[in-house]
Amino acid sequence: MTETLGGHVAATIVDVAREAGVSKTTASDALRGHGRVSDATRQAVLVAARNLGYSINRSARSLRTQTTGAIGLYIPQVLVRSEHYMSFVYGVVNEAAGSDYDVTVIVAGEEARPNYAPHVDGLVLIDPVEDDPMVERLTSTGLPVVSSERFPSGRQPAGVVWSDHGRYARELLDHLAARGARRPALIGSTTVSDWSMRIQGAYRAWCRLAGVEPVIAVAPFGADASLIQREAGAMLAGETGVDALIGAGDGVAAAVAPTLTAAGHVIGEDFLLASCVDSSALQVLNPAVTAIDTKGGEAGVACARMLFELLRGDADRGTSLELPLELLIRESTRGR
Amino acid sequence: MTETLGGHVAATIVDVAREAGVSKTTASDALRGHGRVSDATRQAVLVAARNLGYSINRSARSLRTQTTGAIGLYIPQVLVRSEHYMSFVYGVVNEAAGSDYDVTVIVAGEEARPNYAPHVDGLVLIDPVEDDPMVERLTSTGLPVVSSERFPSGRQPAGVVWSDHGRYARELLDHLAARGARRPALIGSTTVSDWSMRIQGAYRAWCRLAGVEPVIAVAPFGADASLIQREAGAMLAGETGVDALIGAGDGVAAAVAPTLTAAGHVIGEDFLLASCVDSSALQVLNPAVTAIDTKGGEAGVACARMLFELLRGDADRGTSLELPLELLIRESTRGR
DNA sequence: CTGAAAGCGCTAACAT
DNA sequence: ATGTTAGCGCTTTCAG
Repeated sequence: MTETLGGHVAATIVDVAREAGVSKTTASDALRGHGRVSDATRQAVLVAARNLGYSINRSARSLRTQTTGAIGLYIPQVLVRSEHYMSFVYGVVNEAAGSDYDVTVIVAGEEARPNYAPHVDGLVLIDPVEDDPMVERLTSTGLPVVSSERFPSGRQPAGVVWSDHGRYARELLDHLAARGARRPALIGSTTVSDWSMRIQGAYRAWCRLAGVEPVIAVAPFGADASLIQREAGAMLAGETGVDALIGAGDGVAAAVAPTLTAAGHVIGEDFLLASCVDSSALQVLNPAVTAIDTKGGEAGVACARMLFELLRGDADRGTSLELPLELLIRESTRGR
Repeated sequence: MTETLGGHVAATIVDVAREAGVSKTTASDALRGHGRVSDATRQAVLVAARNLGYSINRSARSLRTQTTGAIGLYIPQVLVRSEHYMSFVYGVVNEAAGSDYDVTVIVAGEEARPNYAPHVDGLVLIDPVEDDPMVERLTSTGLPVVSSERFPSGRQPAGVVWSDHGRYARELLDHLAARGARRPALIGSTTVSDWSMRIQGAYRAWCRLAGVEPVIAVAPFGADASLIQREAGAMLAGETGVDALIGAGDGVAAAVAPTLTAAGHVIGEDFLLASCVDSSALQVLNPAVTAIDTKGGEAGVACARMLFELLRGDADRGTSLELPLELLIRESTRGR
């Protein structure tokens, strides 16, 4: 029995064993549901544990088994403003709770710690970015890694949950064309992630096929509205005939909408507007903005689940899973 | 030396001690900067550790010291969509990294786990809500708790970081009145948190002083836009003379703006609109919406810092800290 | 089916 | 200023 900060004492497995009249080995086996013990003794142990309010000392288990009971979730700082990622975090944490794992959040600043090694059994990386030193550090720990979206470098982590963003970008462009747009522009992300690269690639390819000159501006993911507005303004001033705009990041469409209106456009009629990432703000804009639902929560769940399969040995290294997305058509691309 | 998943071996403190030609106690003391050891030996140990790529086995330390090196951060699920909380998470994690602590995220679903006891040294609770069973569970662990915002029940956790939301709501109402509003309405939150209670309290008190009848509707924090629109519509249909609206939650203003415009109002002129929580969406709405900056990141930093002070014994139980906010005036309350 | 004993890596108490 | 020893609570041999 050990004193806790609460002043009461925490029962150890020895206490449970004594209460149940068995050895601590048997108590341990019973608690973990090993087949070794008879049903009768297992029940006795379980009852004893409940009576004593026993809960396992994870440090002791960790030391013995060389596991931690936690997974790490790396979130690049740039993502603070995106609902996609907040939902992703929830997905991961919920799924982990179901498997009795804790989730430790890792953010970029931690690279400052000299030789920081996260105290976890595996890692989930969100949207790994080329040349992120923290991604480098984390992948070189040797821990199994599952990433949401592929590595732009093409490197293969133990598991990948990815979506075909290029395909949905094409679908969105086709939709714009069907609604009358002749010359869609793109405001991409400066971030070199698989996501941003594929969207830009799909956009250029679509333009080539459609025989139109691509019009691209870029802004950092999560950039201030004022910066986005400046980039968009410069882009539109330098081109003629642009009649639709796709924003890659989820803040772009909201940021440029007032600029477009101020320029005399009627969004959804003479000018179409859409986003490659949905957010609740886009639903309530007037007009509501067409967007690709990137399913943050589902992606988080899928990543965590895959990591647990890898940890249990139920999945092989190199596994990958495609998560389908959905194009949500709203008024901003109604057309005339 | 222990095999890691990476295939290479991890050095233990014994390896470091052997390499440096000292006992493992001395190695341990040197590594932790205890005054026991001479400068010369400390250097030798540090060099040995670096050479071997030593990093401490936290499970072993945990077992020995009865500490975990992690703090828990409880996030009620209802908050997914709010930037305030995402920033808060960042604040906590960054501050924790600086003190070499990990952050374990706890979400509501975990109460399903039979007798879940988080494996942490202390807890940060975001906006504790009356009757949340998880808050109950967590506060009864006996671990030191710091909450962002006070408990609505009046209970005193070990530490509190709070803001005077009532005062800023009053300031906002005075501002609306100065800009010509005669009858401001409130769309509050159904959540029984200190934050929502104080805003509603301040609103009612202000109305009493101003001699106007309060007009209140409520919606759950983070509710769908459609629900908010319905509530707002019903409220405005049932009252006459309402010429301003304050939304408590950060999604309210964006949700009702189109409804108001559709009803023939010109926001910022004949009808003023404001929010008690800022978000980037409100900045880019047209017109931009006046809001109270709730300083999520700073609150997170302050909570984590206070928790570490409590853990070190540098602060007393019952400490509290007021975090000042800021009213950001934008075009939606320009007035005629 | 169950028990006894060893030991994971670390730090604290007690030596010197 | 440093070393020796014990032991945190658990799981895993190895013996019955």
